[in-house]
Amino acid sequence: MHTAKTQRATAKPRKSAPSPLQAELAGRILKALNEQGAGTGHHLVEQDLCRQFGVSRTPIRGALKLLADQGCVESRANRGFVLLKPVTNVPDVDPVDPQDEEDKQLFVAIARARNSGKLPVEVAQQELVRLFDVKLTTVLRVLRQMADLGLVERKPGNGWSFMASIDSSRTRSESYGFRRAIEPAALLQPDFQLDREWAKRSRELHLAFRRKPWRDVLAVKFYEMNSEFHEQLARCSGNRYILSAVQRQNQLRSFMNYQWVYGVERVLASIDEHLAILTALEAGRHRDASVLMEGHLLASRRTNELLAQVPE
Amino acid sequence: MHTAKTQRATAKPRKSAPSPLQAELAGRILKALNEQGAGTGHHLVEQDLCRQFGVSRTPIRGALKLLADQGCVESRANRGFVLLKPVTNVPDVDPVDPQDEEDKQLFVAIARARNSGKLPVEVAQQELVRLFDVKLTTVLRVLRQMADLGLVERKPGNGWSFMASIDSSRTRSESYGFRRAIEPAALLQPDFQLDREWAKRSRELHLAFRRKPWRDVLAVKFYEMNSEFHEQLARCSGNRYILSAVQRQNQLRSFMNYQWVYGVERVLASIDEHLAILTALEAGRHRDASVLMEGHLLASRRTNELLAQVPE
DNA sequence: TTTTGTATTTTTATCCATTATAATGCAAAC
DNA sequence: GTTTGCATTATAATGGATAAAAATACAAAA
Repeated sequence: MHTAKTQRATAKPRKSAPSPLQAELAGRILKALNEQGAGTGHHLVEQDLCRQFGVSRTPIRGALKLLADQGCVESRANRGFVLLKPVTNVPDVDPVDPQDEEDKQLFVAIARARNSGKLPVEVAQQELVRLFDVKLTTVLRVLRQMADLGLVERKPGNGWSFMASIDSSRTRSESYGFRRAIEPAALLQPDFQLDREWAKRSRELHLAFRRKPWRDVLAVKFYEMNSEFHEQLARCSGNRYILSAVQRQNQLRSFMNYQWVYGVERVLASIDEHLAILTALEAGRHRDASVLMEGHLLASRRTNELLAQVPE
Repeated sequence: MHTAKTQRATAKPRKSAPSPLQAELAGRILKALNEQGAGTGHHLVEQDLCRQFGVSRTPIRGALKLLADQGCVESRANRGFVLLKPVTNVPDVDPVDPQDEEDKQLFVAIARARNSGKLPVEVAQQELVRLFDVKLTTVLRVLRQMADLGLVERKPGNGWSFMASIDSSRTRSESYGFRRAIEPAALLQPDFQLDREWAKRSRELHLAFRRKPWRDVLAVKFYEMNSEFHEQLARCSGNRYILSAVQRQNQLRSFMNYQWVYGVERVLASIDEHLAILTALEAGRHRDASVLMEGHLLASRRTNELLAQVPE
């Protein structure tokens, strides 16, 4: 794999690597510049960016320096940074926190090992450090996440024990049962407030997706659009507990996505169901939307169960 | 405060203080002895206790030594421990983990300080260490809990920021909105399985409670019975996500209980509602039980809102 | 006066050594 | 053979030093 690209300008080697926060900010700055349509020569005032992102000047300067290294902006002595050329294509894959990546890998590795029987039901955290050759803190973070998702439990004394079969149809069915209780209710919360801007964008995104010829590589994109859809609706509910419950479920699905694959037909049907829900909400028919949501979840569950019976 | 009692037998000072796990085990052993009606001279076999509680012999021995110090059991050379007299009154307040206690105190202290405006919306964890004179790890644990309950959020960069008003009617109303979605659904889960033994005990406990003349000191007891009731029903649902959501809500209420106080009438009504739910479930009328649960939550919410309008 | 560049302080993350605790192995007592 | 007592080993929690990063202060440039 040729990853030489990551360090674009070998001429200007950075003394200190940017922190994850700085990398994230660089991405967000680009996105903001793109959205506001900033042109060549646009002056990036540090203080403004600080306010915008709620951080101090230090990480902002780090982000700007990073963008300078990438050739997006230019530093002028005592006059700060200016935009070299309008931002056209915001990098689609926002820079992921390397730590998140490591966590996810370990999570999946542990889940796999457990499902295939390579790991016993009970295991010491120390054992995981040895088996997967990672730092203890990483193991602890991941175990906490798994515990949070109901996949594993701390034993009294030492060690952790896995719940009966991490990736069982049981886990899936409980997940659906839970979502079926929550997500239709989200749309009926008294403080529910549809973000109409978002709804419009989401509708377009769904339509665009529907037009594309289906390719397997789109699966990940579809998964992301799907999660985002459900999460945003939960956010509109104005109920933080509903939101965090939905986020948790999304996280569970994300960690297990190597198993949650759908067929084309279901994807298209899913898109239509999403669109119908949006339409109902835009018309203020929350009760209808809620019923549609329940139907949508039931349909998804059914497909998932069918697929689970014929594992690849 | 005379806390001399804590070390009953000054004649036999323990070399090493028992660990939290050992203290907990001591309590559970007593409870088990009580339930199985073990008589004087009952031989406590270490290996059996290990299996029963899922730990190794070391903490079990620590627990037994602790019980020996308290005069409950006696150690006989090379023959282990025997029960001195049948366990009659299991200490009602099971030994609480001192760490939990510390966490709870800090939690409440922070919530109070924030509600009274003594703490700003944004604060560094280090600042909390100074203000409340506790260890950093404690602060981090508590902040994690608060974040889990949607009361606080980590800022990008440094510091944490409180959500708008920790103990607002808003938090309460979101909590009820969430429970209303989940708890009635719990009773309709396909794998719902009523624990009939528990149901019987719970009914008796409720009835006993109903007969007692109301005193304010019973408030805590009522709160505990109430949480236990809702949590156990969630457990019977067979859905781990419902269970953990209900547990989370109970935790939120527990941390805020200095505000969630009820009047006598509501307590009695609540008991009756609980009993009606039990009756429906025992008769297999889950649909009815679910409707009753929804009514119960609505009634509780209403009372709570009324009380909130007239803060003491 | 606003903004940048730089230095300084404060906060947060990470690592490593130490200690506390739990798990295990084995011989002796029953 | 089963159970205990004790010693040993393994695991997990704790605390303190260090490094990384962010927040802040202030002088100089625009």
